Amino acid sequence: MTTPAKPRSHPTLEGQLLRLGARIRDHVAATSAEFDLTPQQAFALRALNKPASMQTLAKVMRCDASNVTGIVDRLEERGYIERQVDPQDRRVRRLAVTDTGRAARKRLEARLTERFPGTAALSAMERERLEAALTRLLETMA
Amino acid sequence: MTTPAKPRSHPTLEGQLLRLGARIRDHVAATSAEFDLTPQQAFALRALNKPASMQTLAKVMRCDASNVTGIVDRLEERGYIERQVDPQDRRVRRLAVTDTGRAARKRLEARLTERFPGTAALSAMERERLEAALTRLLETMA
DNA sequence: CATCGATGGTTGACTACCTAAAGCATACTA
DNA sequence: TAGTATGCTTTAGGTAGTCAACCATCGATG
Repeated sequence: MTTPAKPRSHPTLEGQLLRLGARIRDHVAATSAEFDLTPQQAFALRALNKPASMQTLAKVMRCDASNVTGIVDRLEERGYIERQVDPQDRRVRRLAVTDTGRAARKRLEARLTERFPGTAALSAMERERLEAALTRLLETMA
Repeated sequence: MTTPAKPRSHPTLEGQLLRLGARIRDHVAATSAEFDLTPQQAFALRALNKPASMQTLAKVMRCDASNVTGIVDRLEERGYIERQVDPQDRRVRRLAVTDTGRAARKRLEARLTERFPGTAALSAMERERLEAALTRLLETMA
């Protein structure tokens, strides 16, 4: 075949961000797989840092509530989280991470940050600058 | 319900990058949807900037070749790309973007960059700094 | 040139996820 | 008490992910 066709790394800022996004996606997928989790399951487990309802979790995950049902089902089957009925409003399921879930969550979090590709190779100065720039960007993205 | 539980935006650099990744994912998904494309289809269309074989495309998309078959099928059904047999090696399918595909690809690319969330609000200086920092990061991630 | 191993691509089976629509239970309000 | 809204689940239909098996073609070797 001819030459490989990369997703066209434009020299533009946005092009870089899109490439970065793909890399991050890969990192998250690979790390989740280490824990036998899908990226969505990992995301949900991370998001349940504090207990939340299905609705809330759906909002955080930016997907439909009906979708969350299945993801939560699988996490529950593995014993990572529990569905509890909210006494205040019995329609609501309060999602709480179990002890095993908490342990997995912690290791997952560590893996995600410690093994993040590239960042370890940065100098203190470079990290600082990147962090500042990202803080600003995330601000404007809000 | 109690307070929403965000994916815990650690103040760490890696935490920021993970949050950014989620935002980028959303942007890509939303933009692809505007074109009635799934994110993967959009990714493939963008990647076919230059013609490529199934194998090559699979590598770029970091997924199995069997997976690419379906994605290419759907893009072909829409008339965005074409499968051509490579005369040098008749096992190989050369994937080429059609004229309509090229047009869609161009508009997609424009949408992805022009409407990238947040970047428009940055000052020239901020853009420059972010770009420099990202260039460095992408380098180390290689 | 006949065969054989390697390579490119597709297919099939299975799972996860995503949406939209319908359904069920519970809450709130008139 | 009736009526409406809300939280969650279910169903149906489609896309995408893996893995294993398969077919066609290539390239090398006897």
